[in-house]
Amino acid sequence: MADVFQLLAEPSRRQLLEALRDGERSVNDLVDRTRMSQPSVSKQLRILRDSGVVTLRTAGRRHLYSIRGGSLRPASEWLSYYARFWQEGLSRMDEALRRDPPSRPRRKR
Amino acid sequence: MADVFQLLAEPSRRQLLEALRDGERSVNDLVDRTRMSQPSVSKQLRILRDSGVVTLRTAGRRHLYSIRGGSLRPASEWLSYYARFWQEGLSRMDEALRRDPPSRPRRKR
DNA sequence: TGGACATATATCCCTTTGGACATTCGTCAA
DNA sequence: TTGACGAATGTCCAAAGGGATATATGTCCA
Repeated sequence: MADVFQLLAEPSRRQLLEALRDGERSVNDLVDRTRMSQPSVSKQLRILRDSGVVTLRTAGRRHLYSIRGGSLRPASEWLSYYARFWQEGLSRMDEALRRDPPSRPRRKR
Repeated sequence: MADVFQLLAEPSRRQLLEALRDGERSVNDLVDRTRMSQPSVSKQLRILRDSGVVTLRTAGRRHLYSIRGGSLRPASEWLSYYARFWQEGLSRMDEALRRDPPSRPRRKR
């Protein structure tokens, strides 16, 4: 997972992953959904693919990308390690810390 | 959360957060636990602090840092959104499974 | 007060990397 | 075949950011 966070650090790549949440997308599709140029999309997809976050399926002249979420799992688990800090009382640190949005996740799997 | 992933992209900062998992640590403490120079530790702690991921408590000439995990929550939730991709088969050539998912409506664009 | 200790900041350097642009490669259809 | 289309690659460039080093700030203690 060493550099999964590195991948996610780039907003453009996160955008791409978000656009892929509903399933396979072609490159042009992704260009439309994001506001990136086609070469940029291809470039970032290349990086995501080399890292195993995304897979490519070729259909004629279309290149269909989809998510391989398993590669994100270690990062997710790394983060969830800090979940125990989410509700800590923080006695001394007063209510200024309560600026954190109390929103709750809609559903949990 | 825009740049929380940006923060986590840096291994040195992740190291620091890992070293802070068990609670408050002084800067020297962190220098020992990581293999970073003191200025580097201070520099990264500064960044983490400015981003609200970490808080500082001063005790004499010691500066004690601790985690504010709430700030990591949005990133964690963003990632957990992809949890549904974790159990996908992918045993053989994954393209076949992706082309015919068991219960997902077929999409045409 | 001096000086050791703890931490922060300032500056320089250097690598990385994302975007723009141009071009190339591959595929479809008439 | 040709030409339109979809996508990938190559090159250049500028900005961002981390590390090393040196120095400054602040605090304790004798």
